[in-house]
Amino acid sequence: MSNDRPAARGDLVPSAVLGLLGTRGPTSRADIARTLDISPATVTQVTKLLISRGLVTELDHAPSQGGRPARLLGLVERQVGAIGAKVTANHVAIVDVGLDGTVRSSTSHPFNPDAPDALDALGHILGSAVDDHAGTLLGVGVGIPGSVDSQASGVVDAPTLGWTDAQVGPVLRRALGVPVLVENDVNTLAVADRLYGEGRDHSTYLVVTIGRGIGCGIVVDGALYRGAAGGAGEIGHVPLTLDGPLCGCGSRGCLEAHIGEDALVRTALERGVIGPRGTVAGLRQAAEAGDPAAREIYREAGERLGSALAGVVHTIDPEIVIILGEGIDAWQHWEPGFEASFRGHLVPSRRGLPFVIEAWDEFNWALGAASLVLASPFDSTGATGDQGELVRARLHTSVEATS
Amino acid sequence: MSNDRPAARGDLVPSAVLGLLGTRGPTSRADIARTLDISPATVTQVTKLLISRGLVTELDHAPSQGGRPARLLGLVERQVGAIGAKVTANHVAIVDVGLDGTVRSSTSHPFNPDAPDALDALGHILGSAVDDHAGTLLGVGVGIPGSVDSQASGVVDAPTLGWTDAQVGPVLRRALGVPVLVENDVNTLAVADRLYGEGRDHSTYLVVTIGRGIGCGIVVDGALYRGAAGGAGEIGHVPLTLDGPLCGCGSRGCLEAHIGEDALVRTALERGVIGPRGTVAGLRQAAEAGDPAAREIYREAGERLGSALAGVVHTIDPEIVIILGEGIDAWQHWEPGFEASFRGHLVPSRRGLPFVIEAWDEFNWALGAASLVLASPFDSTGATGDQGELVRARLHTSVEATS
DNA sequence: TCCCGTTAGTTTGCTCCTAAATAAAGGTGT
DNA sequence: ACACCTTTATTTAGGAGCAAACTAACGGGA
Repeated sequence: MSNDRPAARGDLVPSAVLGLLGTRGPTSRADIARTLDISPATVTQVTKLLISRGLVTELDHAPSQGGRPARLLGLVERQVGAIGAKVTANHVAIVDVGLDGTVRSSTSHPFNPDAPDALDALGHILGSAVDDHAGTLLGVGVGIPGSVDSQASGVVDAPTLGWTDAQVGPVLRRALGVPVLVENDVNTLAVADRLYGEGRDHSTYLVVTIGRGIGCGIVVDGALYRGAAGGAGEIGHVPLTLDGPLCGCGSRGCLEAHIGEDALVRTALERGVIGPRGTVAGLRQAAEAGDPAAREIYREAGERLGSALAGVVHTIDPEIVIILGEGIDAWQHWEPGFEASFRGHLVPSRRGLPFVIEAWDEFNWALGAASLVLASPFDSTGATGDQGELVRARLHTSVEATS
Repeated sequence: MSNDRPAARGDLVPSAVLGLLGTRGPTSRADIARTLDISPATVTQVTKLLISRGLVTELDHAPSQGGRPARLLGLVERQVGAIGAKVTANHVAIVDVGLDGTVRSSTSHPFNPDAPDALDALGHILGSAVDDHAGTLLGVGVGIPGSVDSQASGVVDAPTLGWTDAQVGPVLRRALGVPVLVENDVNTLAVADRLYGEGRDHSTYLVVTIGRGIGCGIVVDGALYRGAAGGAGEIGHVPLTLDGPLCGCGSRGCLEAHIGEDALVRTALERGVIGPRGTVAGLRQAAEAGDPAAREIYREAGERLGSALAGVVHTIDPEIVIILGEGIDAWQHWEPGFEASFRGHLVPSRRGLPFVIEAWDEFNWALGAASLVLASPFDSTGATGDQGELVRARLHTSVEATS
């Protein structure tokens, strides 16, 4: 039980203002007040402080909106950024991004999570990225395909990597000496969408990924929803059938066991669409070439996804559903099955629920992880814990030194 | 987008303290601070104010816990309470409860929601309950089997009552002249559980009802989760099968269409367990008497419920699941199918998730509705809106007059 | 032209709550 | 007995943000 009061925030408002200017570009005081939902008086005070500290400057006047024209405020240009990494079963993708989310560099590194010293190896890979970073580094975000106890602690259970109770956060913090935030990979995408995607215009939404697994990030009132133990949104293991195919989790009939990549490949093999060494790429090519059996596999998968997502929508009641992931490039084949099933299984009042398909490439995962760090100034829920505090502190002091 | 700041709170803390003392009984200052997550200093100040106003008194010392013994604080006894009502398709159940949740009276009234003046009739029924109330009435809570736009506004869509866009809140407020909070009936149970049930010890949980329909209330971090449009937790319409029985909502294969009361009765009829005019009570008697076909119907229903709840658990990640409702008296027949299916469809790390079955009688629904009002002093999320403010104001001033 | 409505930003005086230091009142080990 | 710990409660000083009232700067209509 905890009747959450506002709780001790350090100087969250200044950080949020800096973060906003960093991600949205020049903004007027009035706009800041509206966007962050704080009073104009507070904005005046905070910006006065930030200007006196040399972090922020007044820019041009914006054209009048019918009244006094706004004076835009902008961040004093500095080299401030974050590093994001996505860990997979065979490699680590890393991006270096600026405050506004622009990717400055992206690299990919082979990685073996089964090795006994896997975490140290990960520390080395990230260490060189940290060394390569020019300017002030706010922190490192790490996306993991598994469940994470909390972003700030960073202890991980990831069956697909073979990790149980892996001390990702502690080890990396010791190795890197900068704030490290660890989160489930799908959740990082949800956070990224809030900063740069559809989430800017919606406060309660689902981010659904299709690919090897099926995942779901849940954002409620602008904040990531993690559940009691950080395991919310595990929709890959929602049961679709009482006795279906065996899933990697040990249960039967999980969504993932029906429409995950492995399941699609298995079905395609059974139906002779691809050969014994065929892959999901082969299945997609067959569908692209017009093979009806291949298309039927995707249609069925879309149908199943639609029905499962309808269930999730009934549970969560979001404003919008965002679908992306490495499997998205075959979406045109999913869609015929999906839309009818999704809408058909929704109650009438929610049948018009919008969903959007977002473009995708490998490094979206890593960018998502980086946005964990970039979003931490907005963190009003305390999800980022002490590491978030550290990021805020670095955002502040980064420029005091050089002023 | 709204990066929710604490936002304008009236004097929320004094109200929360009063509410806490009302629902939990005598409590020490230190305990109040811990429970409400506010600083001891604030508690000292607030209690000083409340004592000077004659609302609160110091009571005995509690036995020492190894340090200075706590001095308990208690509410000055007054006649303060709330009225709760549950609206069904053929009657309205009403209870009158005290601050501590004790039921002072309970009545049941015939009601026809299809009548053109149904809302006025409801106003009259509740009006006499309000008139009968002795002492200060904090407000009226109304539980409705349908979706409610917001507690404070109280506009209702309730298919089972035949109501669309029904102005329940506005009409009742005009008729009664006291604060009126309207909420989905299952959600009221979730709120009640937070005050008086399992929810005192858990901050994130599901309250699942079985009966005519299947419902789910979601409490996250101690606050009711309503979703973007107040429709969260509609698990009755989670699709179980792609092409199953037709549901009242127009879709096929909904959970409710499989295991709602009507579905159980239909299945029992099909299998010859009950006659053409048989009811769910008849089915239960048959199961009680040992009829294997009747027991199989319940077992299958339990199996389906278990698999659907496993899906919801994977989505929400609660600490505990609470099951109750008018169908609960047959639970012993659900259980064999339920537990195996529920646990069997959970991922290993969550397989030990606790669930509890709570006892049930008709007036639990109405008590739940009343606790909407009693819980509003705790409302830090603003879910109760202006009506919650009014309740708080009444809680304060109720005693100023008599002091 | 001059006044009004509108939007932007600032100043002032608060309220609420907190952290930190301190006091109060009991235990416990030697 | 004494020192020391723990838990409870209060005091003090002050931070953070707000509402309300103000100034500032523009457009437009009569």
